[in-house]
Amino acid sequence: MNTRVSIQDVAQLAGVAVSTVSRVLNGYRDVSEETRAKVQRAVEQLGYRPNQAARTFRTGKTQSVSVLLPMIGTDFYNRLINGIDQGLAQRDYDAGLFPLLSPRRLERYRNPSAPPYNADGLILASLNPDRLFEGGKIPADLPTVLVDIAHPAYDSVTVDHLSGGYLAGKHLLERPAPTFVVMIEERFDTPFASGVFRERLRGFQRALEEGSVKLPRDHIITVEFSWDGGRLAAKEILRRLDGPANIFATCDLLAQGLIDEFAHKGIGVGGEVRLVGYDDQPWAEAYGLSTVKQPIESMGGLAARLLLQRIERPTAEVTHRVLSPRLVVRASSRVQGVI
Amino acid sequence: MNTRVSIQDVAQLAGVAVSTVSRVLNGYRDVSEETRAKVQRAVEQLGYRPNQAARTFRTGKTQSVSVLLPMIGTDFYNRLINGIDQGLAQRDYDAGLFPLLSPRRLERYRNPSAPPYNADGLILASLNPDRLFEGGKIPADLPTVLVDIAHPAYDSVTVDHLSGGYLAGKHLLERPAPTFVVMIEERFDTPFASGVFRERLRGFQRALEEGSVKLPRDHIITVEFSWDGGRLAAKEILRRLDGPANIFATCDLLAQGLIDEFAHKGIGVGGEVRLVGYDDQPWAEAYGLSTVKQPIESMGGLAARLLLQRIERPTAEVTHRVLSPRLVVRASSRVQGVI
DNA sequence: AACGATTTCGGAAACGATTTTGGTACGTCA
DNA sequence: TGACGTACCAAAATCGTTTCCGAAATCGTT
Repeated sequence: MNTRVSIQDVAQLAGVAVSTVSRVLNGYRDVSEETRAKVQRAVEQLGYRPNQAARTFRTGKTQSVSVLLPMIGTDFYNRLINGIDQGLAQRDYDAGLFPLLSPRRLERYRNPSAPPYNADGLILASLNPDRLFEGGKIPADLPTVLVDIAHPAYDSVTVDHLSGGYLAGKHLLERPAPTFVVMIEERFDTPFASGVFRERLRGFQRALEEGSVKLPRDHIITVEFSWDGGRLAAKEILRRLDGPANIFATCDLLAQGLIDEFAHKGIGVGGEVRLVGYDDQPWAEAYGLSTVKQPIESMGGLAARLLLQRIERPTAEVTHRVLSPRLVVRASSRVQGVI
Repeated sequence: MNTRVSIQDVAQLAGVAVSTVSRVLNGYRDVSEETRAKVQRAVEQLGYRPNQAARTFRTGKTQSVSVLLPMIGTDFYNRLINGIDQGLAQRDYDAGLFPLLSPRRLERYRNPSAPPYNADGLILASLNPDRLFEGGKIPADLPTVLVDIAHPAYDSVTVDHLSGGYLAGKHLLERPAPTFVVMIEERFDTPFASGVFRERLRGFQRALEEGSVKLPRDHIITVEFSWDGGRLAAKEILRRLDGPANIFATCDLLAQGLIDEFAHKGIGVGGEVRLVGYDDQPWAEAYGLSTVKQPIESMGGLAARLLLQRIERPTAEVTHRVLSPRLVVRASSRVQGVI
């Protein structure tokens, strides 16, 4: 049993005082290299590991933050978590992950004593506090940062989807053609309806308006968030026309479905049919998919740093950071004859 | 600030001793109804919430277990987690989720002081300790249960994939026809190569052997774990023959790709082509897909209960529980003329 | 009315770390 | 020489809770 050895034992073996061991453990100064080494040797010899519970009990700090998010496993959240991890690592903080995968979990997270709130801070990813909790009040009040969604009451880091959609619109406008947008059906009653897809559409529309191009209402095709949704959209578009087209898929997953279905019909995107996605998923480059790239890791990292700041100064003014996406032009939307 | 109010304050307001408050909080019986009510009123009035850190510091118990798993978001792990949650809820335990999504996280989890080991117990899902940790030794030694994988040194709950494959084989044998198996390519170097797919294949082969049916080596088609893998397999099979066929897809995801590709070629499964999947994913019923159903929730729940037992009696003998899958026959493999 | 048994409750120790306080020993510098 | 800074020690306070021990109150029985 490892947990039986305490700081006292280390002090005794090293022949120093408890306070000195504590100073060494926490990297304080006022300790000579010599005794530091002596203590460290004793630590290793005994296999001593500080009692985490005692530590957080005494200091009131857990050195961890909780991340509440709709799910894990998608490329977006993987990258976001990576960014958060990096942002926290600099100060030796850990991230606890709390995906809302079942109604039971959601219900438990409404309890102020639930595990997520047993941390120094909280990151809500893509989750709207107003929809998640009654009155928009987070059960336990602890430093909080929102990411991928904005709210006046909390710090937030988001991507400017308006400008993302705008970039896609401007780019597709380079060659006039019937234009389609493939949208995601966002259900309003779910806690994670952040509205990002509508933002992308709005930005796209703005670009078209500036070019005096009309986007008929029935050129906005709404489907499910899935590969199959993209496929269905492609079928729909093919039913409607058979010349050149410009297509904006509001996420890469849809774009993939579109590409696959087109390919199946013997139509390669990048010629007559130009396509722009959104996200820049890992496979996008291999597919030659033009897309709007979000700085997801940066978003996570920034959120983490913002949260650490707020933990230090809880009463500082609320800040909202908006990051800019970037258009990555690849084969799928290259205008003929232009490199 | 809520955290400032302690058990002392409650005791004072209620006019009792702290020990009495503690007894009320923990539901001990030697407290009169009267004082219990008095204390509870004080608790509510002050908005008191026990200091979790102090509690675990004193008791040495966190009332939580950690679940290490490859990922989250797939149907399998969602259901598994649900099962675990249910199994733990009975005794007011919580599950902390630790998906191995990045190499950085995996590396951190090799540290004995990492967050996952700050719990009363550990569940490893689909993860082989021998591959995950050097020497197969879990960094911190705490009560551990394996799920979806077996290991002589630890309690485990698994599904009998041999019998699952066998069931599929026996069923497909009912009508003789060229037979194919679509396999998953399991990479041996990854920590989560549990070998379940090879087990399923072996069971299937055993059934065929019993029926004296040969499964040529080149009728085992190995693809990636993806929808597209299933599609490719379907193409391969169609290239090879064009009469009746029996197909065993070692997971439903592959089966879905197969169904879609066949449908695309105008071939409905269930007639000439009979198909059995594995998993019974949510959409399987709507697709009419015959499949081998794993008792995933039961597996999670049993693992949780086993872990709670081991926490209570750490030195009890190691047990291995094997659950039986069940064949669900639907349209995709129904023999013509038979209901 | 006296007694032991039971119920109910209070007092205080204990958990393991951090941090503070007050002090010693030693070297350095003016 | 005296003042000062560095490196350490010993002891004690502290965090909030649980738990052991024993005392007081209540009860039932004789």
